[in-house]
Amino acid sequence: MKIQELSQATGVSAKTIRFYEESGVLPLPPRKPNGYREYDQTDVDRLRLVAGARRLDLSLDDIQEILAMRDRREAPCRTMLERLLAKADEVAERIAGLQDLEAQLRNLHALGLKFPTDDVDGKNCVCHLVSQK
Amino acid sequence: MKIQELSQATGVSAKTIRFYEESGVLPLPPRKPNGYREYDQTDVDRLRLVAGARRLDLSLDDIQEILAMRDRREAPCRTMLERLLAKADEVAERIAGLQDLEAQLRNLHALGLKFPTDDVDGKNCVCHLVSQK
DNA sequence: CTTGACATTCCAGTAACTGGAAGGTCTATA
DNA sequence: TATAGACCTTCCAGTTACTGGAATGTCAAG
Repeated sequence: MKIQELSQATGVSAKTIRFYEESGVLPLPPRKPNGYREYDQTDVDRLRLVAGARRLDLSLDDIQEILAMRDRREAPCRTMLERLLAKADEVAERIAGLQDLEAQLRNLHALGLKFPTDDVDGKNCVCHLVSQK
Repeated sequence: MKIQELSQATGVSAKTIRFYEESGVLPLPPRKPNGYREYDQTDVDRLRLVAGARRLDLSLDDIQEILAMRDRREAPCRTMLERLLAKADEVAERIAGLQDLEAQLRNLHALGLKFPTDDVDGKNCVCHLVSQK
């Protein structure tokens, strides 16, 4: 299986596959005599796990840790569950922060609409509202 | 005014001030005979605008564009208003994506709890659920 | 005269890719 | 046989907004 075929089978670009290899998430594959990388079904499975975990925005570090456990024949399930929960909490916090930000942005925008829009640098401008302290 | 004092007056670290200067957001300040940067009140005002806009997560590119308008004696208010609204919309989209992600994470976590946690690489593991396709 | 708190520059690293250049390989067709 | 194209390879650079650290210079106080 050539890199392009692995790419097709997983939806991960060849470029990214090489990057994952360099990052240590994927093992160095054997090479054909012409130097081409050669993959098999276990690589497809591994890369699908990586792609799935990335889609859930787990970090490559987390993913590598999970794969390393599996490579050592330890069950990574508990760790994976932990990371999913930690990530969910992290995302929830991020959402809260962004909701706050959106409110501020819309608030400033509404306030700014009440000012003239031709003030170069005086105090009657949204820009002044944006300035800190 | 030395860089540390500008930092105090704005809450922006000296390191970041130098970075802004290199990025072109802040102008090259005059130097004292010993080579130290010398700032005044206009720098405080400018940096406060930068800091306020960054707090709203506007990009340095957006900020630079707004400051460049002001430097050309054009009123940047309309542009600023545009950017605030565009940013608010962008943030709203990001929130929606993250809410979706959080739901997926919690869903997978709940499903995963029903599986044994000692499966090294078989199909009875959260890891299998995470794998794509 | 030394200590400590400043200042300077420059280099490297962060996260996870993506784009592009320069070159080698394989297959099919004219 | 020549060549076109679709692959493959490596390596370097850029993205965003900083942050840390090293090596060095300056200044004020005790």
